[in-house]
Amino acid sequence: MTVSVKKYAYEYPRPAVTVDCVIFGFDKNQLKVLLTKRAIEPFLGKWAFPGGFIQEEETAEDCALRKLQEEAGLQDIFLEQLYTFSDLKRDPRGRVISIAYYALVKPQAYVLEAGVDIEAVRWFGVDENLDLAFDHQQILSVAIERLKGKIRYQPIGFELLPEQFTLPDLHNLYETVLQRSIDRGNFRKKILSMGLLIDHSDKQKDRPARAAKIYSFDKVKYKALTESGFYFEV
Amino acid sequence: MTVSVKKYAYEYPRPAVTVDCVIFGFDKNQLKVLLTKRAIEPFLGKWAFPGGFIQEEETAEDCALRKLQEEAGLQDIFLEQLYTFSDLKRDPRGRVISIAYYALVKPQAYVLEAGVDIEAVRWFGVDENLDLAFDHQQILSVAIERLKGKIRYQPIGFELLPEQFTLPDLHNLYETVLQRSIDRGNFRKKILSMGLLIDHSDKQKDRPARAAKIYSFDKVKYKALTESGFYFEV
DNA sequence: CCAAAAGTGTTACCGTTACACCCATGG
DNA sequence: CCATGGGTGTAACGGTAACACTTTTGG
Repeated sequence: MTVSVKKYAYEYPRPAVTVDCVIFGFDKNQLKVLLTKRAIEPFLGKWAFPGGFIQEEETAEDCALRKLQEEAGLQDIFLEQLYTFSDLKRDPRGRVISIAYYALVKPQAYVLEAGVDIEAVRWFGVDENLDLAFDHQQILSVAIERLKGKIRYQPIGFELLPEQFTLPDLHNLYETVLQRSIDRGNFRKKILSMGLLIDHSDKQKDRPARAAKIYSFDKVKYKALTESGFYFEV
Repeated sequence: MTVSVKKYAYEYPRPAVTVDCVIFGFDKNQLKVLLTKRAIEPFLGKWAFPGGFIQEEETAEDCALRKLQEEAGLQDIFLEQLYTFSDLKRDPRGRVISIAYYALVKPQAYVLEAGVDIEAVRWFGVDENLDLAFDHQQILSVAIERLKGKIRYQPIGFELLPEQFTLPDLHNLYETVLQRSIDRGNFRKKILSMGLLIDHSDKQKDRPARAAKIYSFDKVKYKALTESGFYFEV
């Protein structure tokens, strides 16, 4: 096979390039990660992140979006590039570079469908003893660190909760992700003082009188505040 | 040419993969970036970051280190992965993915040597009107944002100053990178209160009586503090 | 001699911390 | 009826911001 180029020839060895997606979810006070069971070699039968080879006419991000759709039936979710892994031995098939992304999904988006080359799709707690394919354990570690670092300075935690949530929900999420206890009262004050939550408790006519108030995150206001120098911090 | 694989065949189109290095320096109260003048097509004669195609037997980081050495004569400097760029039209030769790194160099390391395929190497102020090859202007923007974000939470500013420096030097650096004025007194207090600077003013026997005190950054102490939960912030 | 630079001191203010406390409910 | 969980209040503390001020030097 000869490489088809337009104007300038270059004959360098070309590594294969894949995209892998670390998909986080939050359920029952646990941080979860979505894994697919491989139906092909290598690592047949092992669990791995959704991902695959990048096509000629798509960007890495497009590829990630396509894989999310194809292998897990997910769309319209938070997605961000994580890191590019290029260790020589990370894939037994030879030289394969992986551009890793991480995604955050809300519980209602949990419509799981096993796709092509996939035997099954399942959520796992990140603390479970996972035995992942390739170097995916290392990728997972990097992704968790990124999430821990970013959740304090950007309102990405809301991407892991339903559209409407309670303050105890949010508090729980932060304690779980950051792996430390956070004072309830202070957390509440800090979050509310930002004025970024919309109160929906008036619509809860039939709610049991002692239930927690329901809020949603005000993306529009957040964008406006950001543009005028505000910056989120928990 | 047939692709040589070990055990499993996969015949996906393979993009070419390059590594590009955004190299920052600091001189005369200006943030600088190191560029090389291209001696080959495409973009012959234009300025671009040091970089090139990744080899079969090297990781992306190895490639970046090699390019720093080959094209700019630099070694033993701060280096970190920045982002991977994969826009379809970013290279006129066809599908080329670039794994970008950014590096920080101290002034004394400014030993510039033009390497292979390079016509010249020069420092430019990041505020100059640069007309860069490929999508390097976009890469530069991402790199500057990363630097601005990271310098406040990790002691990477010291990587841009000589081993020994004064507090006004450091203050200047922060004001320049962050593009805003910072109160002298408060900055000084905050930095000194961390206890991470080693005072070398006793060795300045012949210094003019009114010169600024000379310090160096205590990497050992920083590492120890970090491991016990401390975290740097300016 | 005066402007500029290095370094120090002072104060008001504000956000965080670490609590204690209230209230309503449901088992 | 009381343990539980949602929600509120408060006082001490510590760091930050915004200054003023001193000293020394170099032009």
